[in-house]
Amino acid sequence: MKIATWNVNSLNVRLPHVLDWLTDNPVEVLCLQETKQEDSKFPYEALMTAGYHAIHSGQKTYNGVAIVSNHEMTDVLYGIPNFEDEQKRVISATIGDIRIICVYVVNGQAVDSEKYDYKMRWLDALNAWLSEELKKYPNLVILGDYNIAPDDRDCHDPAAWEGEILVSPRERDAFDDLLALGLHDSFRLFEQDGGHYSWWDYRMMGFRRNRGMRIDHILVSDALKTKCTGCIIDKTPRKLERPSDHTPVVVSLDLSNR
DNA sequence: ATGGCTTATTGTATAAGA
Repeated sequence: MKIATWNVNSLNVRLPHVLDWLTDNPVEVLCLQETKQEDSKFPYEALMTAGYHAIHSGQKTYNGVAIVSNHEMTDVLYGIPNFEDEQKRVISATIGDIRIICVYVVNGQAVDSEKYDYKMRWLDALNAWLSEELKKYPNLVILGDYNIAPDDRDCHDPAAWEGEILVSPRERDAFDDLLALGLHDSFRLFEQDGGHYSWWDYRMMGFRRNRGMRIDHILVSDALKTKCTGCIIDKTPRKLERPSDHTPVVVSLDLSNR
């Protein structure tokens, strides 16, 4: 089973890339972030024609998350329970016996900003909720745009970025606190080197110079860790005309022999 | 180099992303 995540930076603009990518990469599950559209604008029909079900939680201009799958989805949940949040950043569903949680973590803008405080409160709420979800759903995958580069290997220029948003110690601690719940960064199960990124700035020829960050992650629960057979970052769509600034991350699970 | 791109907006300059 292949499960992917992709921050598309407007699904309205990127739908052709998404459909083409699904044709080339027929994954069972694709989680999307930053759809930037209301549910009424979401391309359910185009995805249906391509053979995919979809669930979406969106809003105009900002945020918006979706799960696309060729399997039926059940027990759909929107947002983080008991956490008041007008921003559409979380959607969850069960596919087979796997619980999928698609997240678009707050960016935070700058470490001394109110948005950073919101990011930290948001991550606390996510952590508290997840600790309960993991008891309910041993087979759990939480994936999306975390807006955190877990360590210096995940940043093209750690010296220049020291203390900045995406790499600040409090953000990295919050990421480690998620792992401490019994989750694993699937990419790091297979690759220890730096220089592998999932986002590159549109400016300054960031992609061509590989000036990027690894901020999109697929975390798997203890029970699924042993089922992981690979995790790759697919840079292909970042080379297209008018790309998203993020590119897909794909995990492979071997769910036979269970 | 405190900018540089890209997206969206009851737009035509501004906000936000990361």
